[in-house]
Amino acid sequence: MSMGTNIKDVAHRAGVSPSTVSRVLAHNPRISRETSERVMAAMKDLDYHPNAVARSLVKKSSETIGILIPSEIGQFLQNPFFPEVLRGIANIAQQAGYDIFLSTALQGLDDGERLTQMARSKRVDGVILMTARVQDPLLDVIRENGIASVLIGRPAEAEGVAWVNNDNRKAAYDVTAHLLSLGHRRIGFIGGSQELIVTLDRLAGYSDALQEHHLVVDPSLLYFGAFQEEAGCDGMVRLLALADRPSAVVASDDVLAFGAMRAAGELGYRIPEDMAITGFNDIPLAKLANPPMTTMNVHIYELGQAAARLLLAQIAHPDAPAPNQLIEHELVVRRSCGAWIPFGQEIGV
Amino acid sequence: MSMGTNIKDVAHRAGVSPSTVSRVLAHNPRISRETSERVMAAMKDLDYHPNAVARSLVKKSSETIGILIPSEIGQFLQNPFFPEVLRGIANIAQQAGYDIFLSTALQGLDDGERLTQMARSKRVDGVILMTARVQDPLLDVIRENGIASVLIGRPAEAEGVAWVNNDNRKAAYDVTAHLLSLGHRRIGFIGGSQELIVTLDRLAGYSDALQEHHLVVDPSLLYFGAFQEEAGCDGMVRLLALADRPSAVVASDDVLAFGAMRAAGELGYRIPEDMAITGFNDIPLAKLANPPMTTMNVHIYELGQAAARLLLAQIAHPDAPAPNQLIEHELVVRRSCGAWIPFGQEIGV
DNA sequence: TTGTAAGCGTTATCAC
DNA sequence: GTGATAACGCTTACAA
Repeated sequence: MSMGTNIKDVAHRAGVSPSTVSRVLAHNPRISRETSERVMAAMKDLDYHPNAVARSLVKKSSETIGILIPSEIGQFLQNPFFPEVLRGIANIAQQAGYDIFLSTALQGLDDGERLTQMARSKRVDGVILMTARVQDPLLDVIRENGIASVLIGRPAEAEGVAWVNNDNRKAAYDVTAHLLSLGHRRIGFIGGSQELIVTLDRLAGYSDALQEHHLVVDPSLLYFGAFQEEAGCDGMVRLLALADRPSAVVASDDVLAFGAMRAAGELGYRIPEDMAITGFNDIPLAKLANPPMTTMNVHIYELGQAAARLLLAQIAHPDAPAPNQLIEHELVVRRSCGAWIPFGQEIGV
Repeated sequence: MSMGTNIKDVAHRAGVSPSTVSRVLAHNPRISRETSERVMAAMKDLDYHPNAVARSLVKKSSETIGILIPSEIGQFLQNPFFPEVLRGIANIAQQAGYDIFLSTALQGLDDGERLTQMARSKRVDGVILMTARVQDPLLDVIRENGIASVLIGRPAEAEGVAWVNNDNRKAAYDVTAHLLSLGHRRIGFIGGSQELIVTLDRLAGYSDALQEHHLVVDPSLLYFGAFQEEAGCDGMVRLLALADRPSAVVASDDVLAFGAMRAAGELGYRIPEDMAITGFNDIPLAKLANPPMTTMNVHIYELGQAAARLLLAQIAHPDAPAPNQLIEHELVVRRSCGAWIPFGQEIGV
């Protein structure tokens, strides 16, 4: 049983000093081939595994990327957005030899406190943040503490913080413009919380497109809720109850769009004939919905990759100016918006 | 700027010794109310945050649960199974004040090495493993090193290792029996890798049901691949090419079932009229498929919760006998199997 | 090329 | 109640 073997034991068995073992571990070139082999043999004999905690303590770095999940973890993990960003992050992390740390503990603390804890506790070298709020206090926490970090989503004022994002305004403009081009004139909007910048940006894009067609934004056509199916349902029910109901709805998330589709279906409306619906994200489900959903592919995986890359860059050069990056978007036209597309010829599938 | 504040700085400012500060941090009852307040004030003044790494070094515990994701991380994260177990794990971890660590680094190393690294490096107090293979070398690693750990899935020989699982044999029996009860007599089976115990268990259940009906298992009706949509496709294509093709297929994973459905659809077969299909897991997508998919709900979230609970128990009592737990399953009958169900009255929705 | 020794920031064991 | 002091397991000047 070799549970408690440490660098001293190895040193002793190989007949060298601990520092030599450490150097072998670090592939220090000026260790003689022979000693190196003897040390490696000793490590194997004793089934030695270096203690990463002790190492981070002295190196002041843990080779670990932290991910700050919004406080309602359960809710957040239910959105298919998450595994996909995570996949992108994991891909880059893996290449760089970094692990991933999810802060789930510390319930009750606000996100700012959780962020500080994570970074200051030295368990992670940097943090990826998953939501950008209007007037986000996290931004100050980042700046004041000089925490290496990248936001997924545009911060309200970007000064000094790194971020990756889509051009959400343009993307929402594109979706809305597509619906307008199909002849729709009364178009509803179902979005997430108005606290979130992504919601405001997409609303702005929707509004841009309407204005370009000399249409006014009718507040009764707007609905905001959580990023959950129920909110999509509720929104659609509200919109359908209007005396002058819309003929199409832009949802700012596929999950919302699904809720909306379900509500419309259950109330007896056909999609897209009676109600056209579009989503955002192009989650795997979107393609398989009935009817298949028109949605904006925002390349979540790439978003995750980019976030991880920028974070690693920040960690490597803490004093470089905070970088940022826009990820392409791409409208995927399927049937839920009423544009008939021959099977197998969908755009962007 | 208070980036490098440590316990000594706080002690100095509060006019006490580091040990006192440490005691305040630990809510040690025999610190006087007055000193305690002075120390807390100093901590606030200096914006002090304890260094978790240093703490784990001495406490030999990190209050962190490790998750060992199979080597092909990207692939694995694409299966909707993952976020759902993770959600369950995170839920329990959060309640217990534990964080979560995903080992993504160390590519190139085999899983055994990754497991040892994670546990021995002391960055986690215990590990949840995500796949149980036949003759899994990880089991020996666990036993030899006394690593607190829980397998999700039944190990081939469970001696000394904790696990949570479904009764996969019974579950597969139930699905297959349902198809038999609908009159199907030639039933195919599409499974994941035969290296995985879950595959063998489900195959056994399928086989049980056939034998109960005095049917023989025809090897040409069996197909095994990866847990990816393509494998489901390939399997279905193979089965459809048979001179004596099946009228129904049991897939051992919803993702496989989706691939199978897609292939059948593209080749011009109607589901369920020409081909009945059932899946496993009841991922969110299943309900929304076209037609909605009959599948075995294995309560993934509860699986994750149970795994986390057992792991925490192991961490707390390392010498207690390794516990295990079976999670209920529940057949969700929808349309893909051909049992007609009035809309809104599906079983188990 | 290798060894010695001083940290890294905590907690734990003694004292007082 | 509180303070020295010695770990925890590793890295890294600085010596040799």
